[in-house]
Amino acid sequence: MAGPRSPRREIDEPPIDLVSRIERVEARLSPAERLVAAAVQQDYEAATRLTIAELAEKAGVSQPSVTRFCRSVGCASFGDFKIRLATTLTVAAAYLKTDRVFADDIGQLAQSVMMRAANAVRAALDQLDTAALGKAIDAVAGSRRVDIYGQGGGSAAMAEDAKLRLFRLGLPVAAYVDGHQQRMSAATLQPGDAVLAISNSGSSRTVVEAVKIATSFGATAIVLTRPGTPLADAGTIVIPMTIAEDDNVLVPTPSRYAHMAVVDTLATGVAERLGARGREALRRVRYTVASIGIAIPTPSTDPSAVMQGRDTHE
Amino acid sequence: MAGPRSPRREIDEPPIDLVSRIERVEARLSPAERLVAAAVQQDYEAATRLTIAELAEKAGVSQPSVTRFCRSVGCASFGDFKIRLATTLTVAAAYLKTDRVFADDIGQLAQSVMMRAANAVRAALDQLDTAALGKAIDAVAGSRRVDIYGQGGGSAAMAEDAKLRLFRLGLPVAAYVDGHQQRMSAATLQPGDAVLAISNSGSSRTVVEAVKIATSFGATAIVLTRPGTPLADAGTIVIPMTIAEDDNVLVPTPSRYAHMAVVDTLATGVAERLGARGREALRRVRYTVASIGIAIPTPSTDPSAVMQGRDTHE
DNA sequence: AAAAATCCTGTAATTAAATTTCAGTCGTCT
DNA sequence: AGACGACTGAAATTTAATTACAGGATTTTT
Repeated sequence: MAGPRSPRREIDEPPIDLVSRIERVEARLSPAERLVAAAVQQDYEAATRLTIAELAEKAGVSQPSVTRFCRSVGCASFGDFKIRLATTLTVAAAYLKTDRVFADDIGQLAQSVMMRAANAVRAALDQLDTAALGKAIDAVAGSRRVDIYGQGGGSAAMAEDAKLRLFRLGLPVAAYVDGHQQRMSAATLQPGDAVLAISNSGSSRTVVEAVKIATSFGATAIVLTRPGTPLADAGTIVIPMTIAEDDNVLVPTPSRYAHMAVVDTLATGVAERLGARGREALRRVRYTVASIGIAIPTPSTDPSAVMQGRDTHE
Repeated sequence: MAGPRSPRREIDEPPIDLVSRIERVEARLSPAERLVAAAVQQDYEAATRLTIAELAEKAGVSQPSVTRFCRSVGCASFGDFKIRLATTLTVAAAYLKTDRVFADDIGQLAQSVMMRAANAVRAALDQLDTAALGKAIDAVAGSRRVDIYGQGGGSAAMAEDAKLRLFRLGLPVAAYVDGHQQRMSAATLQPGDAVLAISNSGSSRTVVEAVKIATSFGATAIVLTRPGTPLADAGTIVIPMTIAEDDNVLVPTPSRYAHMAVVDTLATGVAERLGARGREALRRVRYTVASIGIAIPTPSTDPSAVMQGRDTHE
């Protein structure tokens, strides 16, 4: 019961976070493999103790299908799958192991929301294309000017945050969350400039257009978005990131955490790439902030002491 | 080469921490088993990937001796041993917090950054004052108008994000990241209005002043900050949150993740409190966003279908 | 001091488990 | 309509792990 139209999935690299990996590739799995995924998801803990025959029976498929499933999620063998799953579960448990047991509704709510957030971060780490991120770091570190585009509920604030992160490194950076401004700014870019576009859906029309304009003027477009989307197609350097959204419209999207984590990594990478220059710029920013009246823990005439201050970041 | 005088070890209960268990029973092991223990201890990580034959060869003993070793340390089988060892190692790794930033490898860098992010979220959950958050939810849900204040690197973008979260629920909300605007807006507040102030340091002078102005006009001030700070003292409802900052100035502060998680919880709580009203407002926002041209998965004249769309959030 | 007892250890056999091979089937494209 | 391509499970094969068993060593007992 299948056809040849599906392009057949490629071999994935070993997963860091098996749980999020399973969720992410689920759509690409064959029917039998999806049954295995469902059986595993029903009780992850149990899956680490089952044999291949038991899991096959539970899923209602043949044993080879289980092996094939393991390969599809990036594991070398069934045994490898079990080890990785056990590791993932332990990590998840360690991160969200709160000693507290929440009796009240608020606590339950918080646990649910924050678990989603932590999962998004783990998912980001699992699927991070480090090669692409490396290129992005190089591009930003070597650019004359950086424009950041983001739009809508999920990405506008992340674009602003990204701006601040790079601004602190002394880079000439601007963030645009408005379509017109994005396009106008994009038209002024040149080769040697960089664009950072953030969008979970990858289908924000204005952002896609602005990116296309930017690349047409020779700028390097770094896009952080879902692969296979218009935005991903338009970018020069694509950092693919697939974060599942919740059907419940009342729940804030967890993709923001993933995007922020990637941007933080990018910013840290750029900071190290810039080396002394970035360090000096950051020192100056902190020193200036301190001098205009934000309280700092240890007022001092020695700028390096200001730099050491823990709370000067806001 | 053995004698009958050893009292013979009893069956141990399943170990929680295999590494310490091995050390503890080592003295009671037989010579061949001790060789296995040494081989395992030489590289725990590798032991989780080795087969019984490989481990036997590495230890210089027979395969049954490996099985016997596993039983001696409290595991049911070699497979059980491997799973437990992997689990133990992961727990150990999770508690070994990487303060060091690895410059050489992008993956290491990402892992470091994202671990910090996940830890911040966990820390937020650990110390969350659910009673205070509950009061904050009530205050926001019952307020006529909400002002959000945040300033500087850490909190400005979070304030913007918080604005979007509440805006989607149909609340009249505004965010101010500038000191003058904060004070000006605060002076127009009345009883029945609410303020949400976000600051990790709790010492941003303009935010503290604006909060004081707001409360003097009768508004309810919700502050998300470190306890014992000027801002915490100025607030009506204090949600205490202490997130340690990194000494390394090049690393973005993880407190943003914690604040965003708390705000998400707050927004979700408000959404539930508002019930149908919030739902309807959110539906309208989404519908409007869709109708002005953002691509949506399933274009439809039925508003509820739009609401179901997964990617309309940006 | 010699014999018995006990237990440790490895070889070999057995059993269990996982993977590969292969053929059938179904859907899609030409 | 025919052919190709992919998915699936049955069966075979290979690999891995456990059990059974016997040799050998050391200490205790006689």
